[in-house]
Amino acid sequence: MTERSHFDPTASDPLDRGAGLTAWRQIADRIEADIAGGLFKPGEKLPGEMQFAQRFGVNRHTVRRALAALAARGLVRATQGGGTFVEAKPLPYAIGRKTRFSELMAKAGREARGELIRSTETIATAEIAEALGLKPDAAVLEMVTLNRADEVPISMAWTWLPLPRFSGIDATYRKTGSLTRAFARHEVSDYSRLSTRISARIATVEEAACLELSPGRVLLVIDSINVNQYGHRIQATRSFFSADRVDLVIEQ
Amino acid sequence: MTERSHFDPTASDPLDRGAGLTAWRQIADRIEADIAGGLFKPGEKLPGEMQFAQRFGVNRHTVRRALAALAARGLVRATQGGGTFVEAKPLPYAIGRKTRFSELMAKAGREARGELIRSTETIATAEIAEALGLKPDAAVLEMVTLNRADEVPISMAWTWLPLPRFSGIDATYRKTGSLTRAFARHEVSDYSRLSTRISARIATVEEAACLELSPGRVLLVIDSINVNQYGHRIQATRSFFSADRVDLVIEQ
DNA sequence: ACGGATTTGTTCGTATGTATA
DNA sequence: ATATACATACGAACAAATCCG
Repeated sequence: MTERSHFDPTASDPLDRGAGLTAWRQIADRIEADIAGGLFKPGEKLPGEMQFAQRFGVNRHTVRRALAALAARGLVRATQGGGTFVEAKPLPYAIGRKTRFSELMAKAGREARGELIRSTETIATAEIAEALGLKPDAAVLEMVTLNRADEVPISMAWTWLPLPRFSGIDATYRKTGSLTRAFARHEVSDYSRLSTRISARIATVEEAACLELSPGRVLLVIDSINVNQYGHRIQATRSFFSADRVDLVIEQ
Repeated sequence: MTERSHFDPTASDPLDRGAGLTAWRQIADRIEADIAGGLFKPGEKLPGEMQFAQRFGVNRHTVRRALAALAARGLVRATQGGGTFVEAKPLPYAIGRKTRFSELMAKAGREARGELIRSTETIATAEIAEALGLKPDAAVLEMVTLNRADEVPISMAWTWLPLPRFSGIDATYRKTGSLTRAFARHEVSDYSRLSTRISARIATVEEAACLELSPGRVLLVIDSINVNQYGHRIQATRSFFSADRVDLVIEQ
């Protein structure tokens, strides 16, 4: 264990040199253990690289290698000039028949806001048409949105809605910042999840930029189809969540 | 499009040199289009690197760069001495109250088999104890297993079971290759999912080796708690699926 | 609002051990 | 055995962003 008296972050804590493990790997493991053990708490600033270097008796580069490994796993996040911080625990995101982003965030004590990035009227692809139960080449409205909780980007979503049924809903969404409220103005009093499919992959540079992620991070991809109160398919969505910021909780 | 008569994989198919895109990027895009268009089917062996080089009029290294990009996205898989193969489409894996790995695979026309890699009697961590509703430091059996469908590794799982209730179930699992059958011999006639949590991250080298993945691929991580026919918690599990090989389908 | 101190990011160079061809 | 490549580790200096009095 890495027990130190009164938090001195520079107290000597030498590595096991000559063992099978490289120095940077041992350092990463020890810092991870300190985080897991609660010595460094989520949101907290870690000691500086020089302090770690002093503690473990290594060069600053070796500490940087270790911190880079932890950052690659989403455990910490470094900002130039600011410091290195322990990342917050992932937010539990419930996937149920009737989960609403805004309600979930409200329950977690966070403020939700949806931003319309782009909307275009287009022709449905074969996949989209099938998902919405439309004829091939039917007209659909494609909306790209970004959802934030307390200004932190949580998810990005591509949403397809049949036209002309939902013509103009993009303007309503832009005003209200919520799909639930936008639906309400288009005679959809209630809607629920018909199907859900989850996969995961590495974020592209564009996606990472949009979600304010460091490049190379993992995305959870959720494809879902929603139906209205009469069981008619009204919406197909593909959402992207940062796996570092969200855990999906299945309610069934 | 990349239309060629009668499959000649070396027929000249020059690139758009001098355009904004690099050569390897154009090659990657074309091979991807060929896969998407069905010219190269899942499981099929791609033409050799030299054949691609001849087709596009580039050096073999340029083709390798393109194939490496596709491999990094999980579209193809290169094996030394063997060739490069198109990866299979992800298998839909249903997450429901009572999903059984063996049944799912049988439904998909594949043969399932579970292999016990390691089992140890140990003390529950705080998390495991809470998940199983046990006192801290209670004794548990930890089993590490690998599930295959038609010999392809699909998932790896860490399973914790309370002791002494399930003492010896590891031996039964090793014999039967199925947790359902092993439970049956320990007076668990039925069990179902109490909670499910999904996250995703990059596979470690050990995990990648175990699942026969190329390093750096994405894992879906599923934490779940199972209860028996009386609602008692009998099992906590953390499963790892290759996101390239599996899509999770939520049944609710 | 300013400026210096702090902290991470980047790029040189050097040396060493290890695995590979 | 020799050569090559690669990862690891240390050192120094500077750039860039941030913090704080």
